[in-house]
Amino acid sequence: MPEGHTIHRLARRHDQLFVGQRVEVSSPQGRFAEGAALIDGQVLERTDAWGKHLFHRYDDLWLHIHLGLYGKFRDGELPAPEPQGALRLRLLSPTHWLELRGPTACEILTDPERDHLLTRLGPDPLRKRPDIDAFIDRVLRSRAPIGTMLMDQAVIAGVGNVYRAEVLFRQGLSPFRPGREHHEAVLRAMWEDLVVLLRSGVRAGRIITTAPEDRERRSGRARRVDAHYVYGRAGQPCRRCGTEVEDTQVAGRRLFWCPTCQP
DNA sequence: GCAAAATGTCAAG
DNA sequence: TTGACCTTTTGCA
Repeated sequence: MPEGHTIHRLARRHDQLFVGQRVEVSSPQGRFAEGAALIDGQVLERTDAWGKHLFHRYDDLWLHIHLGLYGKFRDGELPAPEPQGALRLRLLSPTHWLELRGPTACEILTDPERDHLLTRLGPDPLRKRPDIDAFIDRVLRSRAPIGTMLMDQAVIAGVGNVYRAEVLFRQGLSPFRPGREHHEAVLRAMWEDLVVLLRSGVRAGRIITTAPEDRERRSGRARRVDAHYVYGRAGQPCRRCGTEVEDTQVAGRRLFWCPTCQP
């Protein structure tokens, strides 16, 4: 479930469990064997996250991980489970274990290599002092639809398909309007909303974008599906106005929106 | 048992 | 714009 909130949560988690610890690093699957050998036996000095990219610092090297669509971490207290299946990375501290499977990227980077990677990323609403103006300026100068720009990691880092659909709904914005046709204040409000949503995602460990009054409309058991306004709800009634939520394929991804609330 | 889908990205055409 | 890639889970036979 990797949008930016997942990655920042992992950075925090790995900090708590492993920073300051000497770790044993291996790649049971073998695909990361060479990289693992470079950091095996070193102390994890710190962790970092930018958008959907996760970093571990070991001496003068970075472990860089991008989960992609399928990547997943698991962790726990020793004893560690026997390696099973396609286990790209396994990390053991004196007290805890960590497993990584299915990432798009798991590699060792030098400082300049990491710097180069970061130049391709726009501001991340979850970082300390994000360059909001860079985001605003970029959107205001583009003919591209706002729904496309939100998915562009060079424009804003950390937003994925769920947050895109949900923030546009919450702000009452059509995904198809060109970036340059927005008022600056509207874009600032959207940024601020993303800060709130992403932070709450880090805290909760999942994406919840609906206001409490828009959830659990049925009496009885709470339903996880209530967590979203439009994402994954094609053909179902909009929670606000009852119009059928629509979806279409844009650049290979499903885009969801309410044609009434997002004219 | 197998196909399809999934919160992502990149390169080729 | 399309396909390839990383892996697991879900849904349907």
